[in-house]
This record gives sequence, structure tokens and C-alpha cells, in this order.
Amino acid sequence: MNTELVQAREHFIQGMSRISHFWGFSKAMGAIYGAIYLSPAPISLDELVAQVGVSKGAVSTNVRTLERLGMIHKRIQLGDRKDYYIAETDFWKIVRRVLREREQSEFDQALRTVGESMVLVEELIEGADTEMDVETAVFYSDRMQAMQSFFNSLDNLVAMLIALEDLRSKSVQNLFGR
Amino acid sequence: MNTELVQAREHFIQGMSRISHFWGFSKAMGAIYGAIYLSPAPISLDELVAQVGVSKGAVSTNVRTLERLGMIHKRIQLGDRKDYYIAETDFWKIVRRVLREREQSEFDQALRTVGESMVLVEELIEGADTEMDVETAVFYSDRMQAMQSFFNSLDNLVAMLIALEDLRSKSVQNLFGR
DNA sequence: AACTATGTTTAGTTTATACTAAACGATTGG
DNA sequence: CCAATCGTTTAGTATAAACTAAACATAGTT
Repeated sequence: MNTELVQAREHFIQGMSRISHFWGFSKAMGAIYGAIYLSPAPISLDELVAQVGVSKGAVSTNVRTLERLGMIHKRIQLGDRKDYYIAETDFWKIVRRVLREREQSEFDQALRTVGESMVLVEELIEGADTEMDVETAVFYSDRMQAMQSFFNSLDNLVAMLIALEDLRSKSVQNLFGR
Repeated sequence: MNTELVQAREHFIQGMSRISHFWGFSKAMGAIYGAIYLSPAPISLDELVAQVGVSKGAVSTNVRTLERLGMIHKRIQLGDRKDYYIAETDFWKIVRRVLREREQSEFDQALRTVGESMVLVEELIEGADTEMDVETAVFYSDRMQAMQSFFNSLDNLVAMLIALEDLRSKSVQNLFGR
């Protein structure tokens, strides 16, 4: 293939690598997605190894993660033992999926911790012994409440955005100037 | 202070630590913010070292980052050489600030890389030699265009959210159920 | 001016993460 | 049934981030 075209691809892949890292994924994952995204035809694991320049094992695990996130899809061809991959090109779909994934895992868990702390403090307010403790406990309770409230709002906001995007993806209208 | 109250605080701080890590900041940073957030009075660096359990140096650098992000504020008291810190409690304000910060730094840069790759490819389409190269180059160009378009939309969306939040913070109305 | 209290910087260490190389397992073809 | 071709798993390694300990800088106090 044309050298300059390869250079352009590599530059793009490098950019994807950066973005991936920026969003908290591994660099290789972004690079691999970039390579798949720029492949005109379904691309095999070996070709990815060649294009991205990481080991087969790394490509294997990253590709699995990408598939779990719905960012790529596996295409098996009859009479061919290789797995081929194509890129999901609906980015909003990807965003939705990733947001859902992240909400479920760590985000909820963190929220729960805040809730637990709040319950701990509020239980304490009941059977408090000294006056000073009550004062501090009430302060704690208020602050924790405020934070939990914020996280709930954030949760609602994200849910709203996902819903909006669901509408958009059904091609009602493009609200965000694409 | 009451042991159970301390436990509740530590549980909360641990939660903040997780959230911080989840959002791509250091764990200590979240913990430190948590400690400041739960302090009824402005809190000094030494007290933070005691409560969070990391070294003075780490507290110092993390505190500086927190201040840069507008998550905490320094309060110097007359006749006291220590610096004291209080927490910013307007979380939406913090979100706006962090979003702006992130957009400027890495996000823009990544976008630029995609744009550059696209220009490279499009220049190539003009002076192309073989037929096959043109075909691939056009494919690349289309895909890169689609991705850049998406990032622009995302940018607009974030800008819109910031604008919405600016309105809300001026207490027009609370749109997100707080 | 020396000493003390305080925050910052730095050099080195720890730690978590992601990768490599290679063994492994499984499937297909000869 | 053996060999070849894949993808996966694993044990070890490299690397980047973040922390510690300690030196340092600064300013206030005696």
C-alpha cells in the first residue's frame, strides 16, 4: 500500500491511542479500534498484530474487551478458521453502552458507600452521648446528603442524555448539530 | 472524637477515594477532598496528613491540584502561618470547571490529530497514482470525517451542558431534580 | 542571626497496569 | 493421528503513576 496512506493511518491510530488512554482505557485498545475502524474489509487478529505492533496476546484480550463494549463485532467466515472484526460505527451507541457499563460497575458502588456512611452517621445521631458529637454528626449528615443528592442528579442527567440519544438514533432529529 | 463518627468519616473518605480513581484522578486526591469536605472548620495540611494517612508531600501536591480544579479554596488566617482549606460545595461548578479543563488539554489535542490524519489522506487523494489507493483513501477519508463529526457533536453537547448548568447555577430553576 | 514552623520540591521506591513471550488448547486438514 | 493454524491463557517483565522520606526554601519568632 501507498506509504503516505500508511503514514496517515498510523497517525490516526496514534490519535485513537491517545483518546483511549484519555478516557481511561489502555492505549493499545484505542489503537486496535482505530485499525479495525479504518479497515475497509473485516480484519483478522494477525493483521491487527501487524498493523498495531503489539503482541498477539494483547490483541486477543483487547479485542475481547472491545467486543464486550460493543465497539467492534466478530465476523466468522465459513471455511476460514480466523476471526474477523468490523468496527461499530454508531458512536452514540457506543457512548450509551460505555456509560451504562460504567454506571453499573464502579459508579453505583461508590454511591452505595456514600449512602452507607450517611446511614452510619444518622444512626449515631440517635444514640449520641456528648453535645459536640451531635453537632459534628449533623454536619456530616448534611454534607453527605448533599453529595448523594448531587450524584443522584448526575445519574438522572446521564439517563436523560441516554434517552435523548436513543431518540436521536431512531432518526427523529439530530439535536446536537451533527 | 467519637469512634463511630471517625469510622463513618473514614468510610466516606474511602468512598471518595474510589470515585476519584474512577474518574481518572489519584485516590489520595479524592480522599483529601473528602476530608476537607467533611471538616466543619477550615482544615490545615497537617490535619489532612493525620486524617488521610498519606505523606505531607503528597498532600501538598494533591491540594494544589484540587485548588487548581476549584474543588477547594485556601483560607489564610491572620497571625497563623498555616494554610487552611475549605471545600467547594457547588458540585456542578466543579463539574463545569473539570470539563473545561479536560477539553482544553487532551481532548482538543486528540481531535487535532484526527483532523491532521484526514488532511493527509485528502491531500493524497489529489495526487494519487494507482486506482486501489484512491479507493482506500476515500474510505479512510469518509471514516475519519465521520469520527471528527462525532467529536464535534460531543463537544457541542458538553458545551450545551455547561451552558445549561450556568443557567441553573444562577438559580433560574433546577432541571435535574435536585 | 539563629531557630522554628510550614509548605514545596526532588530523588528514590512502590505499586498497579498492560504488555511480551511462550505454553497451551482446540479445531481443521491431510 | 499427526501436523498446522488459530485464539487464549499465564508467568514474567516493563513502565508509568503516585507515593514516601528527606532535603530544601521561606518566613516569622526569639
